[in-house]
Amino acid sequence: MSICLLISKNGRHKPINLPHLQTVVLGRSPETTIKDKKCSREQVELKADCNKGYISVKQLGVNPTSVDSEVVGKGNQVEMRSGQQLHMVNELYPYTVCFKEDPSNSQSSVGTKRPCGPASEEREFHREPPGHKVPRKTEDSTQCKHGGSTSTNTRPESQTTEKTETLGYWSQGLKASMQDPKMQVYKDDRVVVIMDKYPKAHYHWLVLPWESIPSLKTLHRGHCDLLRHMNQVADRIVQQQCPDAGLLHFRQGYHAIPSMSHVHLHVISQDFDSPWLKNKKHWNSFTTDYFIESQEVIQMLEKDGKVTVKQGTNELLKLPLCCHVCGMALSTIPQLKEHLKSHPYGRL
DNA sequence: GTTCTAGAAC
DNA sequence: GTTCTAGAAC
Repeated sequence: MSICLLISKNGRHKPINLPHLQTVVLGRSPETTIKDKKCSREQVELKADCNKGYISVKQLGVNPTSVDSEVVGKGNQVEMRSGQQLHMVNELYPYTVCFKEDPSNSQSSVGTKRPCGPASEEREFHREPPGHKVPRKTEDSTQCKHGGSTSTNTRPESQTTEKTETLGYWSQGLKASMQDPKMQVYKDDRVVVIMDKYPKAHYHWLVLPWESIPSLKTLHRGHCDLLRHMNQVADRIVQQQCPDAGLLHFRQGYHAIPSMSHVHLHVISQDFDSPWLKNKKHWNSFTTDYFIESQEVIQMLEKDGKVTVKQGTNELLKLPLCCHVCGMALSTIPQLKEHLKSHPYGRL
């Protein structure tokens, strides 16, 4: 049998044991060292299933508890797995969850089932490399050696590592691509530009910082300059690489909840003429508010010091298909593609 | 992120 | 019958 530990990411206190299938209520208390009045004394109800490798998280308090960036909502319950991040309240007091073999019970493995959830969970569980189960700062440098001359890991890499375990190894693909000279279109001391491997339009580049920034939520005010630089580089790439840059409309922005780890700025022409654009998720990720303009991200950082993704953003991916230029509704992807031929430059 | 495929929609 | 989508698996 495994045991489950809830680990304070900023080391506020020692890990809290969550016994198998036992309800544990946490909140403002000496146990968590949280004194913030916004945090209820009974903020969350947690129940670990050590066999299946997840914990149920129920928000009891009024103020938002979140798992990754998604707010749970009072009375609601979500599952949280190894690698995901729980914020006790108001995006504060981060925790991760860790399942590991009970050291006091090692002999019981004979005749005792391993974690036995669905196949994918089993794989994810076993993929977790030893030593990464409890994120530690000393392990930062073992991750992802960047090719740039200024590879400055200013944040613990644990978030990146955990994301791998949640989403699979494929989610780390950009880290390899950005290092691959064959993919690189441009690089300087701060950023690299690569072609999107599966472009969703005639022109589709990704601008990535050498600095390891796992996601939008890792960004802080100090990144504003870097993001402005990414924008300038993107502008330059468009001018250099696109002969009809004057006619063709481009947008630069970030996916609110990207699948791939490592912050990347999409630079994409608005023709959306591509065999790789295949489904509703592809379309809506570039044509709804799921796509956050780069300028908007920078403004958020300047104003609030962080990037906030609105609740329900994931639902935008399920919206009906709608032309990004004229707003016409189309019922299928093939019909949409046919319609797009009437807007070859992505503008009216 | 993509691929694969069952089954819904036509 | 074919086309298309959506969800699981990776």
